[in-house]
Amino acid sequence: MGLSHPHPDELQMATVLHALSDPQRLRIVRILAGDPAPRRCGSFDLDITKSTLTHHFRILREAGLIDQREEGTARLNSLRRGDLDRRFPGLLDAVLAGAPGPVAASV
Amino acid sequence: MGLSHPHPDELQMATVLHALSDPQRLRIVRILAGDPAPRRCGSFDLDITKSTLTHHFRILREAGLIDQREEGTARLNSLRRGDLDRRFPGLLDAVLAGAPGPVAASV
DNA sequence: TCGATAGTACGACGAGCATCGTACCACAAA
DNA sequence: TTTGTGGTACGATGCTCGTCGTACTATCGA
Repeated sequence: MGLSHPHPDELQMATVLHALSDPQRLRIVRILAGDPAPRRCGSFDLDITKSTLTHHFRILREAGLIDQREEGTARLNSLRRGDLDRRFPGLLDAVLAGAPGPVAASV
Repeated sequence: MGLSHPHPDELQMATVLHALSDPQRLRIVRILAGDPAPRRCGSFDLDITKSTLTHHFRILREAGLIDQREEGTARLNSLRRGDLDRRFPGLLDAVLAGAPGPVAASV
């Protein structure tokens, strides 16, 4: 069975914001936004174990932020940009534009 | 001593998103955004106790979302719209524009 | 068939959170 | 001075979260 993804109309602002409020997940979303090509879960360089990765990807998927498609033994992740932009216009852009750290990001 | 507020340059995206990811706090922010006049903590009609309210206001203040100014026995809250907009352009607008619930918000 | 690779499932642990109740403080009005 | 009001402080409780390790499944390639 295909992983359950929330319908675009069911996305909750609070849930989306919560999914984005973790630094690791924020990083994942940034990476996905930086390159439109779907990515394998393992292709994100995040100093955490595989099980923790799986956990974060599930949170992102269940919040409606990413789409996970099974492809052989891998799982391809992509941002649900269209759905997000339709439901919460400007939100993703604002989050992605936000400086990753303290204002020193301009270094 | 005056309540400690984070400097505009120190606002963290993840912290701000976390502060906004609670339904009660989201409601508080919406109310503050709907009326520019500073509001007393007690003037929000949120079915929670006083101590819980205090807790939420502290989270919002420490994340840099609101400004709390002491005025006699009361505490006046206002949105730090300018600081937020400068640091994370478009974020607040996108969050406030977001439907409060499932898409039925268009009722 | 054997081994490597990609990822999940489950259980555990420590930390933090949302909530409450009670006690308390500061100020204002009677 | 007494009473009421607006809010904090502190402790408790139950839940969720982020993280890990180990065990497992499924697929692909040699």
